[in-house]
Amino acid sequence: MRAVDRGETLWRQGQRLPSLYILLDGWMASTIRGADGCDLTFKVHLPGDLLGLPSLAFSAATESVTAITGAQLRPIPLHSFGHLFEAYPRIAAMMFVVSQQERTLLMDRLAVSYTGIVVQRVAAFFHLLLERVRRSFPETTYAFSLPLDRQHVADLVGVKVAQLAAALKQLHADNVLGWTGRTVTIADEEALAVIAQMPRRELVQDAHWFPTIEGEEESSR
Amino acid sequence: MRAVDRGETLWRQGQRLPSLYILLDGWMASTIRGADGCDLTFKVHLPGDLLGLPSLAFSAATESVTAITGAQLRPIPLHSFGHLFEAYPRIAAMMFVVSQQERTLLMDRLAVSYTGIVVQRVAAFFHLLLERVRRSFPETTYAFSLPLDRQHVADLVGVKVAQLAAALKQLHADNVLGWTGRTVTIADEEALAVIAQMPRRELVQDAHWFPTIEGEEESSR
DNA sequence: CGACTTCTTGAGGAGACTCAAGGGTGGTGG
DNA sequence: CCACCACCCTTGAGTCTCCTCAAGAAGTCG
Repeated sequence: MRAVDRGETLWRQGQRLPSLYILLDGWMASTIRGADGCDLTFKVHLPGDLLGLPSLAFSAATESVTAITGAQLRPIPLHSFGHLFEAYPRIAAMMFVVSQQERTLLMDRLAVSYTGIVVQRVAAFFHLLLERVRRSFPETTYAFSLPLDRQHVADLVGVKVAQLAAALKQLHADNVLGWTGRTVTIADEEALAVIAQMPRRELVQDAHWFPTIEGEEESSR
Repeated sequence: MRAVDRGETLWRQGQRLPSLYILLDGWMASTIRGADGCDLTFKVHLPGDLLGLPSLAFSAATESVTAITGAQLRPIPLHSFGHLFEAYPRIAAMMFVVSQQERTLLMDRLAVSYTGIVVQRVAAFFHLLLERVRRSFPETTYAFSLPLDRQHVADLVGVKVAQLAAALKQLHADNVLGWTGRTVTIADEEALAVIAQMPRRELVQDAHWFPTIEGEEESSR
């Protein structure tokens, strides 16, 4: 169990990653160093997220992770992650599937960034964010507190702050969503989904090809 | 073992994916339906690639896969993929790591698409492509045959064909690379890397936390 | 050799970026 | 409690890049 303060960096791009972390509470952000040398916010992490997976494939961390709010984390040593593949193949397969979801999400983001108008991209961001916030904070209905500033969101969407302001203004004028101070209010969720034009994808949580529970018990014996 | 002709579609976005495939020979391309309804080429697959992983996480395929050239594939039934997690945890862990590489690659592509100029993005594309072509065709040195047309590459880079032509013209004028007909010639690999500004990342193929061979033998017994 | 596809190139216009100034908002100290 | 200050957000004008469209050139196939 490890606590980090607002603004604190958990690890920095290029460092050797000591372990994985599960984010238990708070908001964190991954940033990567862009070609121009500036850090750009790339992904926000919500409670329940597993941090550090992309860096597994490299000898140095691919991203920096900093706390947007105060946060609590539980470290997952790499060897116990490795043990998981041995002892719990079913869980390993589920994690594999989740990482494919993440990959598909990135593909969709890339596709939107190629074809999309700014308003659509902003709408897509809030559409996906709302989904994730609801998963991490199930009591969320139509409004939630967003601890990010405009620069963060502009980076995440891939536009400049000025464009973001214009897009937010339009979305507010069309009564789709509002974002004042730290509070995001979804006024018309249907309209948001329509503007976002995200492909509807039905997740598979438990596939027929997963190793059986029996196999799991057998190999962990 | 399955053979597909040039232009043939192996599976289409939205279908239920019958199995995974290993591409043994030929070039294939993944396309996803953009927000405007047009398909956009998203990734090229070279011999040795495993096709269909992203669709594992969803009940319908997330992408269409078509043959750019004639191609040969070996189907991998899903149940044997599941069996792999049970019987060969070490291999499963390696596949997990490879999928994290793929994810990181997408993150880099996204970052470039946010910050990059057209010439840089084109250079980055050819830089990464050269790396992959060399892995699939080890005899490749400074030139290779590229069966894609400009529209494919423009989609992959995320620009319009006109911009691509301009960028290629500049790269040719600066003696960095040439692409006439179906032949790509790398004139100055150093310069290409400099223009591309891709972060140098050192891959990990065999991490200390992987399940041991012993464990693998034990659980497959 | 001719018809077709694919690629290149140019001009015009829309959208995005830069920069700078004005207005809120929150926090701090008197 | 109020005033001040600092930071963040918004907004606008000017510039530039990128996109759209269309026509000409080059290459490909029958």
